[in-house]
Amino acid sequence: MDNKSNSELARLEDAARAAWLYYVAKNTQDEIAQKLEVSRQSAQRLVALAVSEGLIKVRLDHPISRCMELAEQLKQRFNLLECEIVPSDPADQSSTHGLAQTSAAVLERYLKSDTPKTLAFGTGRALKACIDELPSMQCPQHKIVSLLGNMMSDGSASAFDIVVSMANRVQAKHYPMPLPVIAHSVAEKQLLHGITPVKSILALAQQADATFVGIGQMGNNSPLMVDGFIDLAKANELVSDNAAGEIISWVYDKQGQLINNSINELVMSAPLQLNASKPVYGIAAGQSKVNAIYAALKGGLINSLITNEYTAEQILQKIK
Amino acid sequence: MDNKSNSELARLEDAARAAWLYYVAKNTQDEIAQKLEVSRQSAQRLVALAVSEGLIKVRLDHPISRCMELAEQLKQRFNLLECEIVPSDPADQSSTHGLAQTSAAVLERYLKSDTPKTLAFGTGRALKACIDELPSMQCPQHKIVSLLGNMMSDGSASAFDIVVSMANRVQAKHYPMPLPVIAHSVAEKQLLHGITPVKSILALAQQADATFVGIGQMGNNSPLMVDGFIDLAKANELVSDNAAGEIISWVYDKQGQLINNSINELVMSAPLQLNASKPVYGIAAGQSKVNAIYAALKGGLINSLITNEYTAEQILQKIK
DNA sequence: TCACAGTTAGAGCAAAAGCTTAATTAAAGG
DNA sequence: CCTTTAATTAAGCTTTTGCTCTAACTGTGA
Repeated sequence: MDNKSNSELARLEDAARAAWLYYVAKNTQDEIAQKLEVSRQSAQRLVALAVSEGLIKVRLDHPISRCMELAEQLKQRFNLLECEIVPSDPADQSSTHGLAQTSAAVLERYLKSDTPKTLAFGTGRALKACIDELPSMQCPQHKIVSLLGNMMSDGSASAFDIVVSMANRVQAKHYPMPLPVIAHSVAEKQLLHGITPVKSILALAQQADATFVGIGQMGNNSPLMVDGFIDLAKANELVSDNAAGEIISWVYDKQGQLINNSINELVMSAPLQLNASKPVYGIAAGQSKVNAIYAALKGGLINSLITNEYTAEQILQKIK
Repeated sequence: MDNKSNSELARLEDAARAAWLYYVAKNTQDEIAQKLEVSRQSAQRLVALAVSEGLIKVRLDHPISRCMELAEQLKQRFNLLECEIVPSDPADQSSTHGLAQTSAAVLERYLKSDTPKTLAFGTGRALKACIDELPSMQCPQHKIVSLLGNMMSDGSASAFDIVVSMANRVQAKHYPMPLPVIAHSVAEKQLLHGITPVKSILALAQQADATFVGIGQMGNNSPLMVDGFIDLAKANELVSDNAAGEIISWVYDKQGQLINNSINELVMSAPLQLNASKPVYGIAAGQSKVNAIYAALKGGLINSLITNEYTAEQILQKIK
């Protein structure tokens, strides 16, 4: 296995000494050079050798470290632009504690910008919690646009009107979409999409500098159904269609491919299309969301993710 | 226990992030500053904070690391000038493998000096092995002086004549002590110590720039007896006197205090007195030497130590 | 013995890190 | 609401580090 010569081993020994003096005893390379009686450059080379040989290992004793590792892995694996992992509560790994705060912090970064930004939003509890964490701000330079309708099929407003409440909080120009989430017919959908203000909203959404969406799971606890956008029959239909999840009401399968079914046919939401350089954040966490998030990542429906440690681990386990 | 405020925890979180980016992801502080959206000096402070809070831990995956740790502990505990710990062979922890090479390396450091040095030597197998590892050198500027007699009680030369063989190897001026190790009477001792050349040797020994001595254990494998300087009766007498060890034939107890007995009364060796800035190296390793080394350290009979990992661990365990 | 290939050490330089001071900004408290 | 205090930032400097280029050295084979 290790076929190192004697001199190589002696060199590694010196490297270990140098690395020890450098990292543990906090000597400078000059001091190491003196103590080991070599030139400063040699000391530097020894330290570098120790590092490259994997002799020294740095460990971060803080919950955050695991998170950043997970974020890095997810970024790599799914070619993400951004990824934020919130530490999970070890007592309740599925809780979304902290997710809102972190998402809000990300969001705030955009809002603090002086250059005008267009930010597009989906709906959902996660996003609602996120904007509730936002501080009051004055940012009239930005535009906040909705990606989907905010009306129930009976004409009432959606319980999670992200865009309006957010715009109130940050004093930004906003563009809600006064449409039903799901049209009653293809004809109605085409008609409504043909209205000029709707067209401009959809155009604005497409060129958003950043997009924030929730990710909905399927099954009997699907937000789509829980929030009354579809009925139980439709929900069951989706399950039998092998739907894995939903983003701004676009339903997709295990591979993250949009499904050809009645819902996707009638959905009024802006099309899900990714611009390579503009982040589309999926915000979601919890055991029930794992499959939906995983599929969305696989299909490239989102290119940035905010989730928690536990969920990130579950997603990464699916790959192996 | 930890009464950190919320903002302090958030700060530590940032510190952890910064440290992660710095140490794990190998970002520069500038990059970290950008990513965390703070100034470079804040990023610097965060990294420093993480370090000072003990968030980041560096581990050295090499046998040497343990050695340097042990050396550091021994230095601290016994206020040593120097301490070298040689890795132990895990298969044979008591073997003195490597001890000679390391000691020789230390010795060589003095010999390589251009400024004339006076080096004083005891006797023993460890020292003999050490000088056998020395390369041939030309260093006529140095003086090599013996700390104790090299004659057996029958007048024959000691088996371990360190000074002469060493001087041969490095071409240095040398001062052997042509005296018995132990005098037959106090009168003989005083007589011999009164001879002018002996006086000058003893004076030279006292001002040595570095001293190297072996450490002998007591009991039935005591070098003092094995090498024929004392007989079994004397050896047993020493044990009943609670002798713990012997350095250049000065016998001391568990506390490293010289014992008032017939041997110390008759010993011809140079007095054991430490100069605060001149190192006196004890060179010894192995299970049988642990007590003797420990006592010598406690009593301050030596102020520098060369031993191996196993022995160092045993010594440190005695403290706890 | 000498020349040659391959490696290794040393000089110098540019980048990064660490530190200090002054000025600005945010936060806490009256 | 204002004042005081603490923290943050920017600027500039020194030290430390990383890297590259050249010289020297080692060992090999003719």
